[in-house]
Amino acid sequence: MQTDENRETLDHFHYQMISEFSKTLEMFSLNTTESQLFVILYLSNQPMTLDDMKNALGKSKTAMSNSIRTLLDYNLVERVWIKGVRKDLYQAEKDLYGKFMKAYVNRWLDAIDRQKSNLKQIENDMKTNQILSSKQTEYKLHEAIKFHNLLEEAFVELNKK
Amino acid sequence: MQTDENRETLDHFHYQMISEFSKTLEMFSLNTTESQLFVILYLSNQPMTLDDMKNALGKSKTAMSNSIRTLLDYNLVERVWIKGVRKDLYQAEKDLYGKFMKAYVNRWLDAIDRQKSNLKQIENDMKTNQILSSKQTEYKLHEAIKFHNLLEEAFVELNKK
DNA sequence: AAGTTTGTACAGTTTGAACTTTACGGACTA
DNA sequence: TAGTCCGTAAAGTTCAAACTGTACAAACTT
Repeated sequence: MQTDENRETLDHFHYQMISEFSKTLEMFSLNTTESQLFVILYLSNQPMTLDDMKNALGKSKTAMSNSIRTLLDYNLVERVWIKGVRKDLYQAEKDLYGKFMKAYVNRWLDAIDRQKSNLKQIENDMKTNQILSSKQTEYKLHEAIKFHNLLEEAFVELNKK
Repeated sequence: MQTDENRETLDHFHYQMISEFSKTLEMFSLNTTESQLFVILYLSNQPMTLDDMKNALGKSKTAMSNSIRTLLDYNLVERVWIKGVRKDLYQAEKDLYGKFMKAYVNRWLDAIDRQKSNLKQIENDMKTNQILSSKQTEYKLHEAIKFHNLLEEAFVELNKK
């Protein structure tokens, strides 16, 4: 049986966990709500509906709807179906670390790759254009591309484990 | 000698490089101005003053002053002294990749460690408090701490290279 | 078919980060 | 000593991200 005092203390611990844990998740380019939402789902024993989340975080249903779709995009949360329940149900993916790393690292790699391509394009344009006294710039550009390559290598490595 | 046309085309390439390269730097928790500023310094042959930067980016001197101090904090930029020059001069650190990784990874590790400590504190408090039916929460909390440990390991690894 | 319920699109509002302007103390100069 | 220049602190402004409330389409119920 659960006393009121227990309930309160437990809630208090939940608050603290949400508060601290979500700070870490925010470092993975998730915003505050998305992070808190994930922690809430992570701590919950059962899948939750948008209304559950709304009550848990004290924010609008629209905010929940938007954030949950971001989390779905990142593959950090999944929709589950339970017979007889009409509302959509969501739960946090297992394998916290793996999913996070994958989601995060892949987004990074995509972005780095995009910028690297653009820099290479600039490099080509410069060569075609052959401007005087651009040796210094060409060199720096080349260095910048190398920088992107190193970043890519490091992050690919991070994902392998 | 440099023709006007050359000058313009070169500027155009500079713009593009600043635009693209700074996007990558922004992923390292630098804001737009800090990133652009770093690229400007990186591309420059000589050290620059606050006024030079101001002109290069078309923003206020205060903005430059603030951003440059952030970059100094992160050890991505250094102040240099040249005899006879009264204004402060700054230049980008060499070893682009190494400095960046160090700056970035260390900030991350600091943050992760802080949150891990806080979670551990909560864990202790929970054990002391001994609430009924908190087994589930205790387990999740433990998992969250493990998650932080894995993150730390991964990022420490990233820094070793 | 009419009436609910649920999730999301959209428009308007709030809030905080980033920026600018102004002000000022300290360092140099004549 | 008075005057100038430089960097930064402080206060006010701007703008985009995040949030809310409203409206609506689709799915379901009776």
